[in-house]
Amino acid sequence: MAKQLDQQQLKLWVAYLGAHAAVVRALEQGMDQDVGLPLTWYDVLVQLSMAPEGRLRLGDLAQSVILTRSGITRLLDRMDAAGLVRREPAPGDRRGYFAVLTREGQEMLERAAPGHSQRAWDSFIQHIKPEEFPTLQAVFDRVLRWQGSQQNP
Amino acid sequence: MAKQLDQQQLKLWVAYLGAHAAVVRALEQGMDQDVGLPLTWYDVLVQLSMAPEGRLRLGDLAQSVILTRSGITRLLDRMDAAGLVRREPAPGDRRGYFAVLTREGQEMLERAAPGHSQRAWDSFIQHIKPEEFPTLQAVFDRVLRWQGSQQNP
DNA sequence: TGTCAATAGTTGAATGCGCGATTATTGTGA
DNA sequence: TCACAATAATCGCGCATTCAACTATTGACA
Repeated sequence: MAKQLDQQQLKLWVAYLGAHAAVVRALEQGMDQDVGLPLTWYDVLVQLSMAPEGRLRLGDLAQSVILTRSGITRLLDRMDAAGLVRREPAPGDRRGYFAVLTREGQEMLERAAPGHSQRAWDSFIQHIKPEEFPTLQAVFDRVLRWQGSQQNP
Repeated sequence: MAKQLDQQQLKLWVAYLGAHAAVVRALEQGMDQDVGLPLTWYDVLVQLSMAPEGRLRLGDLAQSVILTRSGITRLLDRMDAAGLVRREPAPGDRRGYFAVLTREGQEMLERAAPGHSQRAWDSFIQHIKPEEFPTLQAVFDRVLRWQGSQQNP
């Protein structure tokens, strides 16, 4: 049960954390310099544009960008004030709202997306050889599946 | 030059970010429930214990835990108040300080480490097959090497 | 050796987030 | 159908972090 990490494992662990930190840092900086957008905002734009009917309940949106409900409330306040999203009352449930992209939000997304893809490529994807893709995908999938199964019972 | 991500790449990208978020969340929660320590504090303890002579200049420490100088200043204030670290004037440079573990800090580290290793194993390492290690290590190394080369002049 | 840019660390102001309590609404079991 | 638990979102508060400005000290060079 008690599992100590050996040298090889520890080394991989450190490289994994370091690589992620470096990648995210690069993405944040780039996004900011490119279109002056925080990465969190971009994530929201992406999630909304990918969602069925282009809208998400606030709670679902919070989950998909890894924020709490209170976090998403205030994030949307700011993005609303900036004109990128708006809240729509949810038909049939007067407690809740959908978040929806405004025209401006879509345009911002289109402006930001190419640079972001490019940076994702530069900072991470390009360093993976074609034959390495399946291995990585398999590992991350296993990690995610396990995490999902560990959730709240 | 302009590189759009294809389906396979995008899928891997999303899985990569998701897996990391899940892993870190698990580590944070576990550390908090286990010994009531924020992960940042644990990182500081580890870095100090691994450093040559068990001490680090504040600037170097900041770099190794990915914080700004001002961030490390206040973090050390808190950890000092909690009795886990202390500042020592740097001999030969009256501008600077070393951060050093106190006895209490070492004990806290020893108390926290086993659980942390266990959680790192549970949440990430155990999902990697022996034959997959070299691939992952190679990819992360390439990512890190490239990031390093992209640094400021 | 005197001046001035560079460096180490701290501080004030502002930002973004989480936690817990709160309000409004919906669902449920007796 | 009535009471009450569950759910959606917001709000007050506090914490941790960054940025920019500041102080103290060091190092470089004319």
